[in-house]
Amino acid sequence: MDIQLHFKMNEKLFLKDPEQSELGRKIIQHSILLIHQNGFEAFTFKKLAEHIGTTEAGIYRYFENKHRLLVYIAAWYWSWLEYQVAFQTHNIQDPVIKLKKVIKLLAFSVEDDLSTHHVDESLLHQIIITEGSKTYLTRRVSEDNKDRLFKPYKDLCAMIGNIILECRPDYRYPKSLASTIIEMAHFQNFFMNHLPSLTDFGNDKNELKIVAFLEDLVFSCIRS
Amino acid sequence: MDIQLHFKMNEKLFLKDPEQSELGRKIIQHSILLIHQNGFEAFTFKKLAEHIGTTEAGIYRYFENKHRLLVYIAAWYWSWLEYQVAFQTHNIQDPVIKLKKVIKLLAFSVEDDLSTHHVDESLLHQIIITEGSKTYLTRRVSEDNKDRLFKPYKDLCAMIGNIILECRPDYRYPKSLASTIIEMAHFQNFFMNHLPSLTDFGNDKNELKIVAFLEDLVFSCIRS
DNA sequence: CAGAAATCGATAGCAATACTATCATTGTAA
DNA sequence: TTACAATGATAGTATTGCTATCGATTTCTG
Repeated sequence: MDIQLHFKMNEKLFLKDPEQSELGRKIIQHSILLIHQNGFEAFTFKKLAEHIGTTEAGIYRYFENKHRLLVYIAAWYWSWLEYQVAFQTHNIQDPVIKLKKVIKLLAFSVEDDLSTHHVDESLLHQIIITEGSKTYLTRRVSEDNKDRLFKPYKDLCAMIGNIILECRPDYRYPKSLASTIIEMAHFQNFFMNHLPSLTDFGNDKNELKIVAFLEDLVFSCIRS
Repeated sequence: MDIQLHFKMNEKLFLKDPEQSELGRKIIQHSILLIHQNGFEAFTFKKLAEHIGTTEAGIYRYFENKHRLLVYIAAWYWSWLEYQVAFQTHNIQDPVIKLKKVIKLLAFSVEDDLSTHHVDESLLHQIIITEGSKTYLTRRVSEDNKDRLFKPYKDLCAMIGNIILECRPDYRYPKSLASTIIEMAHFQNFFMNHLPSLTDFGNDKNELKIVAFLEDLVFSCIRS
């Protein structure tokens, strides 16, 4: 089977759809490499252009600015993750098992998914850990939100919230608990690797421990 | 009583101690105003200088760059908050009551504390909600961490972790739970106001609800 | 009180960043 | 074959981030 995954992205995210051309796909691919390598702060369209062998102006034909590009790849990631969750929890009846599966998908550095050509999901996962919240922690959140740029993130959160409700229909904070485990899957990972004293996993730096923590957290809330 | 609070800040945070001069204090004061007004992205030393009637070079005598200035005011905030926690939980025996107090201190927009002259804690609280995580979500975390720039944050986290352990000595994730409630006190607030569908408080936008959520979360974990 | 040092204001300048505009070229579809 | 979309090439501008220098003034010190 050689299936290509494709997510139809919100058109406000780009000026010209990067999935529709070779250059566009290269932009995405090398953005991920460069942002992963040097961080979003140091990332510029000029460096990206040189890296791909095109020009700065060429990149600007696809994306308004580097922030939009970050929002684009984040949105792509959340879409991909929602798909993973839907796929991996399909046909599972027990919502508790579903929720455990979700936590693992959130917390583990994924292996590169072959069905998506030019995107390295494992690098993307690490980018989202470090840069993900910068997509919405801006003065323009509300505007961007009106343009539905964060829809994939919100959809994933809603999906997880619903699984929580399946586990316990009268739980009062399904959405907040969902956004908490999404964010904490990433933050605890970041802390573990860079500010270990903020976690209890500093010694072994093992993602399994994060999963254990999140499971304990979620099921304590649900069962209390 | 007219007591002035003063926190001795890590010397790596600045080039010249801003607490020691009129200009320095103005820099802090107006940084807070400007970052609150336009966000950290749009904040520049040039604008700050114009705003307080000095020159760009004048600001650079105090702070290496705007990121360091942000780390400075964040460190100041965490020191102030740790002091608040210590003060407000002093003489309380019951760790459960202590922990509830902590959650309120984390989640509520504080009133301006008169004992600190040039710092408006309420603005600062809102800045930390939006910009706080940008202090460490950089390529330089580890370096900055070595310079102990995040010590106040880590101290607060350790303090809260210890209260959690007082509540339940065998709880396995005191530090991770502590960092979770710190971060979530802020993120849920941000989500509530800007991406409400990620929370369960979108309708009333009431900070009390965040407190209720966090209390439910923490004590579920501790008591399960 | 004199001299030294610190502080600040003023100005200049530079390299990098963020972005826009124009025009020629090439490949492709009507 | 014409038309047009996509790219490459080049230029240019305003802003940002940062460093350097030079007096003038204030403050400290002996």
